Amino acid sequence: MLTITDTGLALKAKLFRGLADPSRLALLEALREGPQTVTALVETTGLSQPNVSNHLRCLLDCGLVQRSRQGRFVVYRLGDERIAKLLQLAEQVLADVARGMYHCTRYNAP
Amino acid sequence: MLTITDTGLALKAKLFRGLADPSRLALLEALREGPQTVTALVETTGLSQPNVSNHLRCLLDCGLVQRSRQGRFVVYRLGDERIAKLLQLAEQVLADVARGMYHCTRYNAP
DNA sequence: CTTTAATATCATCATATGCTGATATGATTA
DNA sequence: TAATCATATCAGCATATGATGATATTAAAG
Repeated sequence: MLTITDTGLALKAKLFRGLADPSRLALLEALREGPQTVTALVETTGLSQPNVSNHLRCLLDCGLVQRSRQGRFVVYRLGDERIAKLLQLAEQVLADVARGMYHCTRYNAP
Repeated sequence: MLTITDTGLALKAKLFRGLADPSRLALLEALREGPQTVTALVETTGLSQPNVSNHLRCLLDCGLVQRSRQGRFVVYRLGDERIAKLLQLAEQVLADVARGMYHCTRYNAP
């Protein structure tokens, strides 16, 4: 039998988990508009600066975002076009399952 | 400022979180092949029966799967065509970011 | 070279999760 | 109705997570 860790399901789960947090989604949605400075992301999302840096670090490690330096600023951008597509497709799915999602007591980020 | 909970990001996060577990992915991938009995899903995935039932319950609440009874069996199926699309798109993204995903120490399911 | 602005890291805490094992429910057949 | 098969639920545990506050790092400017 093919175990779960063998089949790449673990990787896929990781990918989804990267997207499975409201704060990270806020960052990614912001980056959908275009590359952004950390400071800009902090202002846009209302998250604390360490929190933003922390999430960006994870997203960077996972390849979901890229970064580059501009003067004393660091600019982040989406790592892959299809990340945006994933977010968009998720929106469409939500249009139908939103009610269920809303009432589901589980899968609430801590 | 638009807070995170206002913008539907929480719901989107929930949706992704539903997909963010290897066991649930195994179940959903299995259901991609067609409707399945709980027993069949247990055999296919190698997960324990309570574990499978537990995950299916959550997926059901969130509208990611549907169920119907057939005799003494309960048959589950995907709740929406686009769930399959999401999984497929995720695979394509992974083709590019898999290396990063693999080395990322975070986002490991407990 | 010193100061300051921008970002990154760290320890800590509270919380939600997924799994297991045991048990309960529900439906079918004898 | 009793026995059995299929599924669901529950309590308890171990673990990873996300946020915060304080601090470190890095780079530009004076």
